[in-house]
Amino acid sequence: MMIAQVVVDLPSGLVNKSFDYKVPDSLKHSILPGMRVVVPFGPRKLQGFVTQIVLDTDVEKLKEIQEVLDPVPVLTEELLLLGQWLSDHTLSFYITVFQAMLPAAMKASYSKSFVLAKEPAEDFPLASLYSNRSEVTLDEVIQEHPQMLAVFQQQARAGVIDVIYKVKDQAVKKKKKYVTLKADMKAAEEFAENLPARSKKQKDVLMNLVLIPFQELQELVRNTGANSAAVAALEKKGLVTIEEREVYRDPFAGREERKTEPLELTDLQQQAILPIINAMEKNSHETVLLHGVTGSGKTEIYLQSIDKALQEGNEAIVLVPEIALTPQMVTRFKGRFGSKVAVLHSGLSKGEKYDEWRKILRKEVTVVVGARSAVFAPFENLGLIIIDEEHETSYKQDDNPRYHARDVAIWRGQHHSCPVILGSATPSLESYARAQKGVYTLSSLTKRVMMQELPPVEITDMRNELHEGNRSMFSRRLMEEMNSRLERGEQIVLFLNRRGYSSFVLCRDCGYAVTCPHCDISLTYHKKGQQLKCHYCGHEEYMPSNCPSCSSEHIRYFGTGTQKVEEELAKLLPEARVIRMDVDTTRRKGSHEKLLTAFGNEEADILLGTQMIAKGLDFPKVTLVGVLAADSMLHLPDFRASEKTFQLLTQVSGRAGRDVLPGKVVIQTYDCSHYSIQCASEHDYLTFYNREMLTRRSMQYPPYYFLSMMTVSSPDLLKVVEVSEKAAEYLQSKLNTSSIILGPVASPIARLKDRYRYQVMVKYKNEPDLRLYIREILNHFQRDIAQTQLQIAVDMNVQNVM
DNA sequence: AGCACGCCGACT
DNA sequence: GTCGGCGTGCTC
Repeated sequence: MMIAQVVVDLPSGLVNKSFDYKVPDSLKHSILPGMRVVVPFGPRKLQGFVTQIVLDTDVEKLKEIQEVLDPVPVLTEELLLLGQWLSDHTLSFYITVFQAMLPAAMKASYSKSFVLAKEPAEDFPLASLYSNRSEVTLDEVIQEHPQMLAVFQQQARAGVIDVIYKVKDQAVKKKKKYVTLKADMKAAEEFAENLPARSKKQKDVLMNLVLIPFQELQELVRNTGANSAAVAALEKKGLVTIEEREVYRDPFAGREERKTEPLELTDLQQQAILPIINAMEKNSHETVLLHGVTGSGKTEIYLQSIDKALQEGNEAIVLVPEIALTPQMVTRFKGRFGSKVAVLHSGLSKGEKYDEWRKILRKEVTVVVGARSAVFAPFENLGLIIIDEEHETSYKQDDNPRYHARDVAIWRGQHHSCPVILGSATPSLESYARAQKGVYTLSSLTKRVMMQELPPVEITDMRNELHEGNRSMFSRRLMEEMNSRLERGEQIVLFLNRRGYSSFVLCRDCGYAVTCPHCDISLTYHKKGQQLKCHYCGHEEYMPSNCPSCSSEHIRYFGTGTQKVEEELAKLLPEARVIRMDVDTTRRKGSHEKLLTAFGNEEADILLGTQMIAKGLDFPKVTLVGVLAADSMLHLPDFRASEKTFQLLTQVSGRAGRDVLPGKVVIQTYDCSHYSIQCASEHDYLTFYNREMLTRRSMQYPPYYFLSMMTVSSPDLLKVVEVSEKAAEYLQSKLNTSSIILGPVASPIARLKDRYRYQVMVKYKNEPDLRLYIREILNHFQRDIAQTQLQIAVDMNVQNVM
């Protein structure tokens, strides 16, 4: 007998295994591991993934696979294997991992409805609802007749109506209709002549088809001014055929990429690319850390490495941080590899992502450029994986499965015996340490390609400015520099790590700070609409005119956000044209691109923005970069704060003087002696690395120790405390004495979306069974997790301690 | 996640 | 004596 092992679509510890189903004869020849299926599960139907086909089972009462959803496996054998590893590694459910590997469109949606089971009796209480149909959906009942729900359930129990469950595949292929002229030209013309005068439209359509015998229906209708009924009439008469064809949604429609040729590599680049080429030629896995200063030509190395992989008949994946996945970036890859490139990023609609992904599955492309999840691209002959800006925290997913794209990339690199390139101007300490230990191969690019110098960086001490009576948010140096750029018609990038108008609202009389009612976080004032917003849960309220605590009128906002800077700029430099870029101005699809294009066309003098302008921007006229508050993230309760500050300052600085005009950077700070800021100003990665490694060692943090974290959360504070304490105690009893257990303590954000949060951190060097112990804890609290609002989030490799 | 099964309290 | 509350356990 043919048995399919299926992982069903329920993210629960209780069903985190495969279930056996009989494969009916009708599906015997089409079913394969890695396909999605619909299976009966209890009284319901669920989507599932076939993980294996076997011939035998111990299970007695087998049900049958109901339907196979895919013509070919959507998870390759490799991805099934990777899924197994990843779920063990991250302690996530198999189903969660599989779903993370596929475009969201392939996730099923479920519905339930009530159908008449037999001719209802005269006093059937739902007669009015079933008057002209035999099916009522549960959704409709809940939304329009909630009080009737009990009646439906009662009638179902009585057997008058049946409950049916449906699984809907959201992966819908877009189709378009095409019209072909069937008759030969002469016959068509003749026929057109003989049509009665009132069939003028049909005649027009025919004549048009004589000119262009194969057309998209929509276009034909547009060309002739006819409607589709006229075309349908011709089809009926046998003169034309109308057929539906599957088409890809094209997010880049109408965009022409100019073909670019490989550039001559500099000597430095030649050397840097060597280990990559060597690994490819030897057909062996190697992780190469490409450490190249900003503007050193890493991208050209990527392009030529990809080219090499393609020449050998292999495929390549390029990962780029979400915010750097700009049209500029995409153009560079499409320019070199044309239609062989698929692009996967969050700006695409579900359908567009699905289509891009299918191009990969069907082997219509050989290069994928995308954000984190593109690391799962279903290629089968991978020759190269590139992770650009490898230090970026966005490569770590911060909900389940909590995987790091770097780990997945290296797993796949080993599986395919191909190199993985980690590229960065500011490698993560983890990666650089591994390179130093010889686990990765280090490849360095120490000079910019055009031999421009890295821009000089000036640090201005904002405490001094204050002492000397400058109360504005711009130091005098920065003002001078800005003025000189404006005079010369050059451009300026201003960076501020905070959106909104100001960071918190405080009562001067009683010290009350307005916080979010759902999170332990102060609200940010947004001038537009006079609103206070929570940047964590989205809560909004109006700015109070009196202190909610003491009714004083002296309630004011403090701190600085992008909106406020924009307003200051308008006052101080009224002639300057400013573009502001933050989540608030780029929320609409395509607005990101529009603003950047405008800046590139020199429609503005100053680009003011948050994180999102820190990377990848390459505008030749930008000669000044100002960082308004360099230490704003330095004092966050995060052991990576120094590293993040250094990375950010270095990245931002790299935006200046990328072309012939020399650049300059001004960093404003209240803490100018801090090594992150000092080293960034001197473009000195290595000194920073050595200094920070000392701290990490003495504080017992990564890369010297592994760091795992368990976050317990629930609306019930007592439950949170109880569970986290028990978990910590259990770990304490099991782990080595050399391992360090911190907590339980309240999380840095102690309440988020009405849930209290406690965390237990484990720092360890060697705990081979840690996953086992944590799994036991999860099992132990499984009932609470399933039945109450309790959640236990486990992160086996924490990036973000917040 | 849902749903059925099963054992206790308040009703016709 | 029955309807229905939700604690418990299972789904191939």
